[in-house]
Formats: sequence, C-alpha cells, structure tokens
Amino acid sequence: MVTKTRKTNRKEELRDLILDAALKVFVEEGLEHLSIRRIADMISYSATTIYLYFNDKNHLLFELCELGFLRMAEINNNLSSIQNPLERLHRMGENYITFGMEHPAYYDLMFNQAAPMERLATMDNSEWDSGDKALAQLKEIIVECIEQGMIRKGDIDVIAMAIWGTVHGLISLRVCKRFDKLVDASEVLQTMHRSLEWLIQSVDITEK
Amino acid sequence: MVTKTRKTNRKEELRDLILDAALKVFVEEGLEHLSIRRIADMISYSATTIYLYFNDKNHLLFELCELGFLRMAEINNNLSSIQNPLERLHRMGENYITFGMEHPAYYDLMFNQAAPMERLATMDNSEWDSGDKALAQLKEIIVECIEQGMIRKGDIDVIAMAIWGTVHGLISLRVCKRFDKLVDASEVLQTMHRSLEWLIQSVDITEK
DNA sequence: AAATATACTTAACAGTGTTAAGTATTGTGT
DNA sequence: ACACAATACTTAACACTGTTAAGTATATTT
Repeated sequence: MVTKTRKTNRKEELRDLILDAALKVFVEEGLEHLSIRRIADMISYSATTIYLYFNDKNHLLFELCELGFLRMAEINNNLSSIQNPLERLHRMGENYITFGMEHPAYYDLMFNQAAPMERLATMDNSEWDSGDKALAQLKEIIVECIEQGMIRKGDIDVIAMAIWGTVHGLISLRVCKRFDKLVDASEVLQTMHRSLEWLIQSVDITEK
Repeated sequence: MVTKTRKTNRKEELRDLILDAALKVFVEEGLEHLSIRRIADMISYSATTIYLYFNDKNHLLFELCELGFLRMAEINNNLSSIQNPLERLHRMGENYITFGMEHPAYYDLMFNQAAPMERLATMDNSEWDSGDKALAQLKEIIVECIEQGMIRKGDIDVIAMAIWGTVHGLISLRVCKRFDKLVDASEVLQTMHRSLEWLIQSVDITEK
C-alpha cells in the first residue's frame, strides 16, 4: 500500500512536470508552438512518454484548461466582500476582463479552442463542470440583482447569457486580435472597462 | 492587350476554382480538414500550384474571410427599410446571430481564427477594411439612437464595443461549442435572440 | 533465480505547410 | 519558320506534426 502510493506519487510528479512544461511553452510562445515533441524535449523524455500520462493532445490541453479555470476562480475571491449584488456583478465582469487580458493563452484555450471540448465529448461524464460552475456563480448574482429590484426581470438563463456574452465577446475579440486594427492598443483595456460600465449602468433600474 | 486580358481571366479562373474548393471543404468538413493538398486533389492540380496564386495558407484563408464579409454585408440589406434606429440596431443584431448560426465556419474564420489577422499583419496596407466597415455601420446606427434619445449618451466607441461584444460573444461561444453542454441544443437559438432582446430593452431609455 | 510488471525508448506511419529545381507548353520577335 | 523567353505547372524534398506498434532495460514479485 505504501509502495503503491509512492509509485502513484512518482507518476503524478512526471505528469505535473509535463503539464508545467506545456504551460510554459503555450504561455510564452502561444498554442501554435505547443507540440508533444517540444514538451518532451524540454523535460528530456521521449515524445511517446507523454502518451503514458495523457490519452492524446486534446487530453493534455483539457487538463491545462482545467488549471485555467482554477486560476480564474481564484481571482473571484474578492467578490464575497461586496454587499451590493450589482456592484458584485460589475466586479465579476472586471475580474473576467482582468483574467482575459493577463492570461490570453489560458483564455484562448478555455473559451476559443476546440481541443478541450473535443476531449470532453469523448469522456464518460461529459458534463462541462468548470463552465457550469462559473456560469452558476454568475446566475446566483443575477438572481440577487433581480430579487433586490436592481435589474429588469427576465429569464435567468437569458440574462446570464447576455452578460457572459458581453464580457466574453470583448475578451475574445481582443484575444483573437480583432481589436488591434480598430482600437488603439493603449486604449483597449480602458475601452473594455468602460464598455462593461456602460452595460451595467444601462441594465441598472434603480434611481431611474 | 486582348490576349493579356484573356490570360488574366484564365488566371482568375483557377484562383476562383481554388477558393471554391477551399470553401467547400471548410464549410462541409471544418477548418481543421482544410489542407493545401486536399484542395489540390479536389481540383486535380498539384499542391504547389496553389502557391502560384496565394503566398501561403494564411493568404488563402484571408481571402475566404473576405468572402465571408461580403456575405455578411448582404444579409444586412434588410436594414435600410427600418426607420426606428433602435429597431434597426435590434435587427442588425439578429442578422449577426443569423449569419453566425448559418455559417459557423465562416464566422470562426472571420472572428476567431488567427490566420486572417496574421495575413493582415504582413500586408502593406494593413488596415482591417472589412472589420472597419462593419463597425462603422454599427456606429452610425448607435449615433442615430443617441441623437433621437433612445439610448443613454456615452462614448460611441465604448457603446459600439459593448454591443458588438455582446452579439459576438454569444455567437462565438456557440461556434466554439461552449453552449453545447450548458444550454439545450434546441433552445440555443431562441436563448440568443432573447438575450439580444433583453439587452436592447435594457438599453432602451424611451418610455421609462 | 525465474517470471512479471513498470517505465520508458526507437522506429515508423501518415499527414502538414512550404520551397527549390525541373519540365513541358505557349507566346513573341526576327 | 526558327530561336528565345515567358508562362503554367509538377516532382522531390525538408522539416515539422500527432500517434502507434514494437522493443528494451529496470525494478518488483513469486
């Protein structure tokens, strides 16, 4: 039993080593430069060794994606202290923008790339837990906003999609470099925050 | 002069043949199955012939992208007849959703993939004309809405980004298959339209 | 000490974008 | 009509990619 645990730990260690190397490459050089052989070279193993720890490249990318969701959850730790649900919603959107701008490679993988979803499709429990959790948190806040009469009533799913869509849309356009030629680089971040602010204010039905 | 024109036409013909074949593959089988050799096989030419008509794959994808923008512009022909600018804005959003749902491969290429923007970066006149035009049309309508006191005043760029972001976000999440596990497939389209409707109504400051 | 399981590697397959060099075919000038 | 040159295209190759089958040491168990 002890030996088995030790073995498992050693296995886990190399698995983590692979993920760390993969992370380093795709954060520093982009997803297009992330190849199995590249990772293998970095950690001085043969390329095929990686297939002893991951079914295929999609599997590896999916795991990286999950790490991304962990990091994203972390930056939302500052939400609980905010009483006003609309303010909390606003902050959540700002966190989302911050995350996307600071970790574009993660964001691309989590929401734009096909690989993680292709991996998900092959899994037994094919629920998208990470996405589900993040969306559930958003919906909770929206429910609060509606209960306190701060935003117009409506189907929670519909409102959640609209709000998620907005912040995702902004980040996504940025990550996919669609802003570069349209908005001055130095003003992108500010424009995004002001867009979110405009949305929140438009949605706010208090004091009107 | 006549012969030269004839030659040019013949050149254009093969160029179009390549684009047609490329279009067929990536619409029917997805971008990941679109390879230079695949196109070449379809039109019974060698792979290298394609490089006589396009600098590289990015160039080819950029041209396909431009075709996508043409098609997108077409479906906005129904806007001019709508007097109320807020209604026109709403319809423009619905058109955007319709386009994205009916041509996911085009949409992916136009707004998510890196290739077209990488091509653009290598070009002399590196303005993103297509994106610029589409955004300009959106801004025009927003200006009208503000002038007629239909939506809250604010920086045009900021508002345009917020609205474009919203519809793009919805489509993008769909095209990248992030809705599949979260929203029932049969309800996705309806949810998207209702999200847009909710946004428009939230933004509408008439009769409040 | 023999058998077996573990951890890893080598070699290979089929595919990718891309380039250099070569080959017909066609058009032009004398 | 003949030589020259431009045009249109192909063959072969390079350096990659993900992935798999088969082989090899090493360590563990019996």
